[in-house]
Amino acid sequence: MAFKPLPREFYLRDTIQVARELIGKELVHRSSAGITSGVIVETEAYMGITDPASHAFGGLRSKRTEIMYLTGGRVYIYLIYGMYNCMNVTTQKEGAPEAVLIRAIQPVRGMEIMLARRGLKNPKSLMNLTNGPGKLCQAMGIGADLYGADLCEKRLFVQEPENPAAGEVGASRRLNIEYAGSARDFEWRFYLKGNPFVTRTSFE
DNA sequence: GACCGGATTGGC
DNA sequence: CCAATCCGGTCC
Repeated sequence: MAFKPLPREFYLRDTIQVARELIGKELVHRSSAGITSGVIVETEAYMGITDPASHAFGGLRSKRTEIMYLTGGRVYIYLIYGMYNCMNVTTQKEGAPEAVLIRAIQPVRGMEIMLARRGLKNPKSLMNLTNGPGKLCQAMGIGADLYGADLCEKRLFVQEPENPAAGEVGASRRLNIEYAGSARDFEWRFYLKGNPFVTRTSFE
């Protein structure tokens, strides 16, 4: 099978546009344990310096956020609640620390590997495998070692899917950012309507 | 150097 | 509903 990462230019655009267009694309990780992949079904845009929900709000620069300040098309990974990794793709040109959080995928390749990594033996509901940012990182084997990885190389990347996903892309408020003032109401979350791997919400 | 809380998850 | 678990950010 051929691997063809999306070109750098895909990421060097408006972050909301990138977040919307990532829906339906295939996220691939080629690790020593084998290849795993899934179709992206839920994302959120984080708009950098002016976005109170962004880790780079106010222009904050730190060891954690520095990768977002580089030219887009890299991986930003952070640890949440001391337990789970979350994966973002960085966007925009150098100096604009914006990113898209991958919130859910639908498994495509390497189901056995993903089940093992998640510690699920006889999963009653397969959707529990990758229906959340922490869960999909665990299933895909995405950890701190991939912080800063270049999405234009062939280790961890996004490409066009072999089988296009059907369905309409919906938009809603982002999840769990109640602290973000008026930005909590901005509809910067995107998801594939009707897909069972999308986080269930009370509002859509 | 202390303290606070989180772009989550799973169990009670 | 709430604990887990630890790192980053803030303030002293």
